[in-house]
Amino acid sequence: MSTNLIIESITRHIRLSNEEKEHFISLLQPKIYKRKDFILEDGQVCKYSYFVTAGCLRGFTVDHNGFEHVLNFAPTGWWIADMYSLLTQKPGILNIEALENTEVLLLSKSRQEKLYHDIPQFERFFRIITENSLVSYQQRLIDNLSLTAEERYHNFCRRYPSLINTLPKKQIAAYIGVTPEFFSRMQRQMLTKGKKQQD
Amino acid sequence: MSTNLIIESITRHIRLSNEEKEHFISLLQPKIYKRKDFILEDGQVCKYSYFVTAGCLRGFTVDHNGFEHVLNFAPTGWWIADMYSLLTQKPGILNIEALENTEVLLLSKSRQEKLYHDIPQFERFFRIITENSLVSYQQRLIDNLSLTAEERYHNFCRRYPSLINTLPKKQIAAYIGVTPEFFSRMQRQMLTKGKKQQD
DNA sequence: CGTCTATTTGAATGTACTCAAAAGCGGTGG
DNA sequence: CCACCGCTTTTGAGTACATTCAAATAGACG
Repeated sequence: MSTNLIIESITRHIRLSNEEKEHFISLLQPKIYKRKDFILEDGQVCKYSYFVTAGCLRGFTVDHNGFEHVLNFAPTGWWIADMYSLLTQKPGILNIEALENTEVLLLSKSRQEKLYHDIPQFERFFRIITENSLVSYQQRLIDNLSLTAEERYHNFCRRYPSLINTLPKKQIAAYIGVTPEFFSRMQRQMLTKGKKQQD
Repeated sequence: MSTNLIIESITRHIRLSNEEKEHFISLLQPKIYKRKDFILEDGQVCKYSYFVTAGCLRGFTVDHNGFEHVLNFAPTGWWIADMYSLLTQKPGILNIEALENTEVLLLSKSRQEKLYHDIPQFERFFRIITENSLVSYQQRLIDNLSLTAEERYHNFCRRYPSLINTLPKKQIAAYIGVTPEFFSRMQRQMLTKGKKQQD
């Protein structure tokens, strides 16, 4: 069953009866995207929270020079959405794209709200994961203000260990905030610096 | 009564009876800090959420070169805490300092949890403000990856209009992520560019 | 195989930084 | 009230990290 993962990740934070689990599952819609499919585009209103059960998505923006900046990756077991758009129901600035063939579970905003009403424990669950998410964006912001590109790369590796060798380097560069050219030179330097670990 | 502001800011999001309001108020401890006092220091465990009723605080980190980076300001009507430390109850990396004489209301972690239990509406309230906070840190991260220092300064002005003329420029520089020297040159340039607004 | 994209390399450039020093500003005590 | 002190802000000159643009190479996919 493809819903094991999501249930497991929820019950790490809150306790649910079997009926509650089933009710929750009944609100989800499974969906499959192919590599390079767009789950959400810049300017659209985000109507779902997405939970990745297999594959990988990325959330990114495009700046006024046409450069992409990666806000987050969502490998298996992660949630993703354009939070701004989802909360306000206004057009967002985030693009969400499949980096490979990816299976997701969709939870619509209206069903999520219904869920808060039906099973108040979910209010707590989403509060907790939002809190954790907040902390990591705060930390990433501090890192972008304090650390060198190389140190930010190491943080990327700690955060997304499964992606280090699967992701195009261009995407990693767009996440840590450097150009692909600079990222390439940086990696060469890291090798010659005696640190022969490829993370 | 110094609690009008906090009640008003809460009831913008959730509905409370008078008894609930009073119960909530009873959990708060007022406290006064003087300019330059530290509310929280790097390495301590954060035990409270702080709501500013007058004055202004700032949350900042110090990097391994001794440079300060401002995560957030908390003028009147804003909450502040070291979320990482508050959630995990481990030593944090944030310093919180009073930029002027400041009055705050303290809500201890244990009382906050009790509050979730006593008045589940507060679970919702803190979920909502955490969501909003998340969105703005995401946006700020994107801005740091996409925008010039000048554009980031304009965003600072939109976010903290009340602080533009009261805050030492050094603090603004540490928020937008440039050196005080560069910020000074930047402002001179902005004037000569014909944009004579001082925001 | 050929095409398209990703990655690497090179050379020149620029934005923001470092270090040093001067100028401004505010508060405190004599 | 003025003088001094400490801190902030500005200015100058040299520097470095990361970028831009261009081109070559390598990989992936149909």
